[in-house]
Formats: sequence, C-alpha cells, structure tokens
Amino acid sequence: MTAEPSIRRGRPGYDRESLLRVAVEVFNDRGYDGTSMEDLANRLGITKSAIYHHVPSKTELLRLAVNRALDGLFAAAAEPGCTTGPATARLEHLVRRSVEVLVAELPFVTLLLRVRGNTDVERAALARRREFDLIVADLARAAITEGGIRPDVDAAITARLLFGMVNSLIEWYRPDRGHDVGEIADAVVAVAFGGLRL
Amino acid sequence: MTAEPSIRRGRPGYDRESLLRVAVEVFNDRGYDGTSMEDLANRLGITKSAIYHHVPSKTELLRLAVNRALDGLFAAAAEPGCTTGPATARLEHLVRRSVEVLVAELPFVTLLLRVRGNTDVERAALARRREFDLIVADLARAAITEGGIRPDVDAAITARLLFGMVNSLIEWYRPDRGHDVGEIADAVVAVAFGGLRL
DNA sequence: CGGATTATCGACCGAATGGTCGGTCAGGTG
DNA sequence: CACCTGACCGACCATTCGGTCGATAATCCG
Repeated sequence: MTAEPSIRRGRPGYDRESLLRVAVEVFNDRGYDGTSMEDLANRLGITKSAIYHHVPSKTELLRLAVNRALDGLFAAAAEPGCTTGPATARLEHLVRRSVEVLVAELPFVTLLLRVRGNTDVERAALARRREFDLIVADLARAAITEGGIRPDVDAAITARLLFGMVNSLIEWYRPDRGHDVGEIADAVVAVAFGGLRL
Repeated sequence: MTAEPSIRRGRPGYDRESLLRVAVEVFNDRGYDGTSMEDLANRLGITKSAIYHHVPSKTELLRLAVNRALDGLFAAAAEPGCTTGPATARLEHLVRRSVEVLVAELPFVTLLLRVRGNTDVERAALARRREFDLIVADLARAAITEGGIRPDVDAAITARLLFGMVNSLIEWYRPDRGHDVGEIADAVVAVAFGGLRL
C-alpha cells in the first residue's frame, strides 16, 4: 500500500514520513498536549532539535496527521459506491469503507477523532469533520426518504449513532490480535443495519 | 436532583463542588492537559492560588471528576433492572440507563471518556472503565446464549459497538437544544436492537 | 579525493507550567 | 463586640515548555 522506502541520499536517519508515524503514535499514547517535544525526541532516539530539522513546529505534525486521516475519509466518500445507486446502499458502502480507512490509517484517524478545537489547526480539522458528518447525514436523510431505513429516528441522529459505532473502533480495535478488517466491517454493518435482536 | 445549596459559613465564594463543576467544563473545552491552572483561575474569576485552597492538586480535580462519572455508571449497572430477569432485557435496560446517566452527568462522563492513561489517576479510571465494559460483555454473552440477540457477532464486539453508540453521545448531545433524554434513549435502543433496515 | 546532501547534536532562550507561602478579607456565631 | 471559619490574593520558585542556532557527522555522486 503505502510502501516505497525509496533510496535516499545523505546521512541516514528519519525523514518527515517516518518521523510523523512515530510522532502520531506517541501523541495517541500520551495525548497531543500531554506529549512534549522532549518525550517525542526520547521515543525517536534523537534530540529535540533534530525534530525541527524535519518539521517546523509541533503544530505542523498535528496538521499533517489529521489531514492524512481526513483525506482518507473524503476519498472513501467520493468513491462511486458512495455516490451512485440507492441511498441506502450508498450509506452502507460508506460505512464499510469508513471502517476500512479507519483501520488502514488507525493512528491518524485516532488522533483526528480526539482533536478538540483549541488551535487553528484543530478548528480546521473539526470543520472538515463536520463536512464529512454532513455527507453522512444527507445520505441518511435520502435513505429514509427512499424507504430504505427506519424513519422514526431523525436522520441526523441516525448518522451520529451510526458513526458513533464506526468511530468507536479506535478505542478497541487492535490490528495485531485476531479479527481482520472485513470481519469487523461485516459486524458493524450487521449490527447497524440488521440490529441486535433476532 | 443534586440541589442542596446548603448555608455555608465564612466568606462566600466557591466551594469544592462549585469549583469542580467549572473545572470540568474547562477541562472539556480545552482538554485536561491543555488547561493550565491559570486558565482555570481566569474562568473562575479568582487566582490560581485560590484554587489550591479547595483542592490539593490539578490531578485531584481529575480524580474527583472521573470517579463521579464512574460511580454513576456502576450505580446504574447495579440496579435491579440490570441484575434480574432475562439477559437481553437486562442489556437493554443497562443501555437505556447508561444513556440517562451519561446525559445527567454529561461533563463528568465526557472527561472520563477522554482519559488516556498517562498518570496513576487516569490508569485507575481506565481500570474501572474496563470493569464496566466487562459487565456489558458478559451481559451480551448471556443474551446470545439465551437466544435474545444475534449470535453471529462476537459478544465482546457487540458490547463495544453498542457502547460505542452510547458513548458517542458526549460528542454531539447538547441538553439545551431540542431532544430530551427519553427520546435519545429510545433512538439508541431502537437503532441498536431493531437495526436501521426496515 | 571533494563537494553536495541530509540528519543530527548540544548549548541556549524566553515564556509558561504546577505548586507554595504568608497574609488578608468577608461573613456567621456567640 | 470579639472570634472563628472559609475564601481569597500576590509574590515567588523550580521545572518544563516549544523553539533557535551554529557546528558536525554520515552517506551518495562524480
């Protein structure tokens, strides 16, 4: 997928990308605000000042991370399966693809979903998230109108609950132990659309 | 509900309780780590040192807050409706009551669900949360065994998804605008147990 | 080899952090 | 009235914060 180690010149060490991956991991462990550049440097095995060779600020690390997550989500929403056909099928497809993106970019999405909106970067991220939520809500509304899903629950609330389920993955899904992506996506769709009751 | 202003002696001002409520609000706004005692003091309209008259440390504020949330949740799980009768009904009751607790103690639960586990206090909170999750998972397992809910999704995953939905409330439910508790609880139960599909 | 490229180090800075301390101020009580 | 209680203030402290700067180290290319 995102391979391409690519032969680089100059002194070996971290580059922007490899540094970012570690940084996001640490941010998720200790929280963005709870992570000092010293913490980061320790985990990276380099000094604090070396980090600033790759990235101009702590904030920039956050921006790179959350944008990667958002790009993945919006790319999924733009796929044909999410833009053509009956709204109900589109909604189901978006849920499934969202689960896949969420798992594929787990650390980035995790960071994104914890952003609170203090700084400009965070507010921008929240704005894009709201944009995404709007897509889901519109899809839910259309699905209700075409008679594909239950009309007794408000479309906006339906969308929130649906992605509440999806997004909860970041709290408990761990790629190493058991369960692969397809299995999880099936479970989400089954529970969300079919319901728990027999 | 939690009234009892109670006549106090000495110079009027904040007491531990009223200070805590404001503190939790600020923590939720800016994040616990992102909130300095100065921030807190500004919002309270008193000085930083005044805060330390009411509480020994910033950490203690966090402990008080998350324990209040956890106590509410465990109290709900201990109610007769959650401990007697068919497992499926108990599970449904726990979901409904959890929504109610979550709404009643929204700021406290919000803070709880954002704890990451850096400090001892946070780790203790996470431990209690896991304990609660175990109760839910056991209930789900029993409900599957008695044939009340779908057996094709693992009980642990069912529990996670279920409370993923419930817990998502902290992200979007706002008591002021529209929707009352019962309405939301009904929606959650309807979607979770009945499913979206018609 | 020499030079270009890239990553790293260590010393440093100003500001902000959580927390302490001695003293003050306002209301209730006898 | 005098006294006690509980809330509050302002100055201060050691540490940590995000970030800067000039020098150095390791690799590739010709």
